[in-house]
Amino acid sequence: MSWGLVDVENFYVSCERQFDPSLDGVPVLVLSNGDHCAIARSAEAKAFGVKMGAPVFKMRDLIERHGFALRSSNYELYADMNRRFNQVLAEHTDEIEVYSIDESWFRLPILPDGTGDVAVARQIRDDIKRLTGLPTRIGLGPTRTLSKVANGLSKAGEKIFGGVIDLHDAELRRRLFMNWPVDEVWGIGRALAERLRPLGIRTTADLAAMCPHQARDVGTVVLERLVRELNGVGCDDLVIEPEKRKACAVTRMFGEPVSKIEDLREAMVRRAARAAEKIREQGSVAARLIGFAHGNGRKPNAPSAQRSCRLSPPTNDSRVIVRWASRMVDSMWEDGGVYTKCGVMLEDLTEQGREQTDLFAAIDNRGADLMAAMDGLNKRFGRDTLALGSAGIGARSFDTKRAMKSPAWTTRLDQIPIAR
DNA sequence: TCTGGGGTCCTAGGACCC
DNA sequence: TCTGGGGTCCTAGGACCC
Repeated sequence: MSWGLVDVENFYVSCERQFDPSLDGVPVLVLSNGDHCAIARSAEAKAFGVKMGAPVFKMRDLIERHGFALRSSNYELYADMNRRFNQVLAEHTDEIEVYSIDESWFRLPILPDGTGDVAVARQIRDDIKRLTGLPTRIGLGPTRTLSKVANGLSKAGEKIFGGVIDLHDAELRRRLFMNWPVDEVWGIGRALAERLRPLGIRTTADLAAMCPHQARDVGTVVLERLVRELNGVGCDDLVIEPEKRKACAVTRMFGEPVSKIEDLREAMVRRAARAAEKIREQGSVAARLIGFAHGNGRKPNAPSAQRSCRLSPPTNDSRVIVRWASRMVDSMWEDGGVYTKCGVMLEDLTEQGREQTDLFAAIDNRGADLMAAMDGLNKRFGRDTLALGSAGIGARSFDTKRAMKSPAWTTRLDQIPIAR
């Protein structure tokens, strides 16, 4: 079987454009939580040199002068569009691994001549465009890594290759890899690229030519596998049924900086409650809670603290988790500190019912019905219909700002677009 | 004035065991 | 003056990804 990777061009921007034609042809940015940074850019915006993660406040002039359109991120919409394009993909193959919000791996049979099925890949691309409106690119190859590289190359050579590249041919790989920078390869970040440079490894061809054992010395077993994969030796399998998450984080910047302990506590409690809710969704309990709060790290003397504790027996009860998170606030708080962000992480997740018990404390399931009732109400009537008292009520100044969010066009009856 | 959020995997080193 | 050998488990931190 051949590996394939399909990814959507500028996914968030493309989603926004499906329902708002005024965004066509103008530079568009989709912003991070709190509307601080650009996390997706249209081709027009990239042409102006806007980098991934660029802070909005540094681009005010540019945005104004060239009529940029800005949108807050709308994950409800993006998740639904993700579901839609995977549904189209599923009409062509059963072997699909949903890898991220904008890309999926899949497998297709190899043709008798040993190449990937470019014709089917083109058909997938056309169908996704026709049925969801989303523009995609596809890479094919004998290994996961090669299909990923193929995908990256097809982005760069869109005009030549028509959005699909097949890297089964070793000669084609040799030619393309000579001019493909090593840091473009999936798995080579800044640190590894830095370590490879003194060894004279600058292109993907150089990396592919590396001895796997040396690769392990320079990096870890991950780099060794990467080198093998570049040479067509598969070191990875398709994961159709994803495992449950092993950790769950809820961390956010504040809309307005916080300088009162009650506010920090309330923010912390909200995040802790949300994290507990998230792990209940996947039927897990957590054995470890981490909480942190800090100010602007770019300023001297900004407060910064982190605490962790074990939850024994493991739990997903909001009341327990919130109580610990609140206790952490007391021990972290610095008088006079200005805080800009806080969050919690639940780790060591295990399936509820299979958790390690505590010799001295019985597992108390009395809260389970209560939590289920709470989740049920919030699911039916909207988030925060029912919340813990310590989480406070209503919107607060420190809540994340999302001033430019588009409607949930595809998932809320009261927000569907009207055509005339 | 202002710089996101949420994951995974791997390794080294410490603590502990017999 | 001299102090083994071989394990496991846990944690923190680094690196990477989207």
